[in-house]
Amino acid sequence: MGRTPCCEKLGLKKGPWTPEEDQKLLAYIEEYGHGSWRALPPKAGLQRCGKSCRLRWTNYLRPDIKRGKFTLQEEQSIIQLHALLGNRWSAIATHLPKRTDNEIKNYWNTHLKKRLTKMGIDPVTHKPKSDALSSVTDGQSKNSANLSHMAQWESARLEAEARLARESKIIKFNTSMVQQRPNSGSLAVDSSSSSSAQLLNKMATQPAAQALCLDVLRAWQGIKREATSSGSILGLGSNQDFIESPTSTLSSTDNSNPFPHMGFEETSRGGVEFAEDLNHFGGIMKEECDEDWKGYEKCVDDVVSAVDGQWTFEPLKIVDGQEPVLHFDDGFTDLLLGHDDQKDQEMNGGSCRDPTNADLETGKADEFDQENKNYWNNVFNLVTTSPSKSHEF
DNA sequence: AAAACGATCAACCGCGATCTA
DNA sequence: TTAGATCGCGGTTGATCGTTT
Repeated sequence: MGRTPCCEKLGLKKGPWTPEEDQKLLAYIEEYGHGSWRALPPKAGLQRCGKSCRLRWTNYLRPDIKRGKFTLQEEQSIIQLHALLGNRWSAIATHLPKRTDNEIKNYWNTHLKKRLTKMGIDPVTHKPKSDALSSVTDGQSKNSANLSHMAQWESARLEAEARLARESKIIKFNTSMVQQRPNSGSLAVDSSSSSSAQLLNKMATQPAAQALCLDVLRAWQGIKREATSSGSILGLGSNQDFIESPTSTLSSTDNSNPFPHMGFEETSRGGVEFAEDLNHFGGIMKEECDEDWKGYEKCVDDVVSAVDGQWTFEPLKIVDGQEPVLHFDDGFTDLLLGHDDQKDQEMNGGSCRDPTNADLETGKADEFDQENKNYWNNVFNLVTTSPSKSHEF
């Protein structure tokens, strides 16, 4: 059976959109919403297929789109998220507010990919092209392994998010048992995206959905447990060094546990165990729920602000009381984004290359090592502190 | 001045996933 | 359960603009 075309090709316009078409589409969506994209064009008086309308809206006309030059922070985020997620542009876009996946993809292909290549870093693997470099230190190998581990985990997280989004539609029956919380509209929900924060928003407006956190929490718990047993995660050293993760913000060591009905319990290890109690979830009463929303909302706000705040992490605490803050050191930034031509010259004699035997003898290879370490350190830094991670749950 | 070339990015295409009747 | 409809994603194309020769 052949696939039917997305629209009747005959008579439908293709190519660049005219201002008149934009206006028609905007006016229609503003008044009626997009609803079914397939049904939209004739209603809006457009000779376009629904797919084309959707693309035009999501990539260009949507009011919450930020256009123009990418900031340094955005560039850093894209590079580091790409190291973690690969070409999953929509996932990356959820971490960059107001940027579309298409825009990010284009920017990667036209700018960032070239810069990494020029640096001698494989833009696909984010590893130095020289095996000699990647095996210089055991630590780096471990880091690579850990990054791979994190990538797998992130994939699991995204799948869990997708499942949550699906299941959230199924749990409507629960809303008949648990009343909608007051002021549920206090957190804006952007239905066009599905970031963790937005998912939290959806959950926040749908109390019964909290039970659906279980999968994500279990996933996180598995990672946490593994890290605890091995004594480290991402090569960061001891448990104490390990940022107490998003779960730490929910920890019973903090009296403001925003998920009191999720049954977090402090373990003998000092970590956080999740006491799964489905009966408890199933029996949430309205009064209890309303009371708990205060803490829950705070957590959601924290996560949202962390995402919107471009990697600031202020609302989130870590175990030793220090606030985790991303430090993009200038050297790394310059190296990664190609803003330091002089360094390029020094490193590569005008063009990027792998260290030669002469470099090894003169110590220049050390510079390569250091830059590569910096690169990976920043990737790991992002991974361990990213507000987008399901740690936050 | 104009042809050639390269960079950019909006838009299209095809496919897999999901929804729905 | 299944087939068709729809959506969303990632890869690719092609028009346009700026720069170089």
